[in-house]
Amino acid sequence: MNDLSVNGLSGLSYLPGYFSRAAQETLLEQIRAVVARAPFYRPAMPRTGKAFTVRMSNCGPLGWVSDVSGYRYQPHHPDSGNPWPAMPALLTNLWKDLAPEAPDPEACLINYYENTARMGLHQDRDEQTFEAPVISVSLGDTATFRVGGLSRKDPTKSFRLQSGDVVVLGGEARLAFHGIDRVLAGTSTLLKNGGRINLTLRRVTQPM
DNA sequence: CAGTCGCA
DNA sequence: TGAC
Repeated sequence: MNDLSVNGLSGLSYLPGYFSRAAQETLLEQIRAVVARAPFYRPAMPRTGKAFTVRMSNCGPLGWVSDVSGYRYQPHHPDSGNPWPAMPALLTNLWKDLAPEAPDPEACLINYYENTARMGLHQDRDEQTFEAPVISVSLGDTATFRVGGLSRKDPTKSFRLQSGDVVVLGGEARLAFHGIDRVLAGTSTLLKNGGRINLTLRRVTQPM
């Protein structure tokens, strides 16, 4: 595991190759089962209604959603109203491994990037607590990931994330600005139709 | 009225 | 839109 140095923030870790190819295949199968019950939808920006290029789903008790009225966590799919499927054990195990002190994860956002999809610089700040880290898993095509500081204007650095890599935004880096510049088409054989899936695990509510 | 997980 |  490496600590990435960006703007002097501690708590930003990069774990290349955390998941073996066999584990990636198992995880992908479990994610496919989730998405069969909670299909990808395309979120919209608050106020403007501008569509994201990324499509999203969730698993776990809460899911992150965005529409014209804002960002929020909610326990049901925005289209079907069904509760989000349970989080696969591989993901709760990952959380226990990398954040053993943190309360259980409540949300796993599933982002599907087709080749032209991007995600602008942003902070993950819709949670009620920032004590637990955000843990992110990359599957499929390699992407260029950009990380900055606690202010949007801070300088940024970019890194390539490959299938099976894990990134942890914790401690001082929990609220670091980050985003995906682009997906490098044809860099992985994991997803038959190409593209990239990113899984983001989060604690949302303050534990009792 | 600042600021935008967007866009120019 | 939400915070002021």
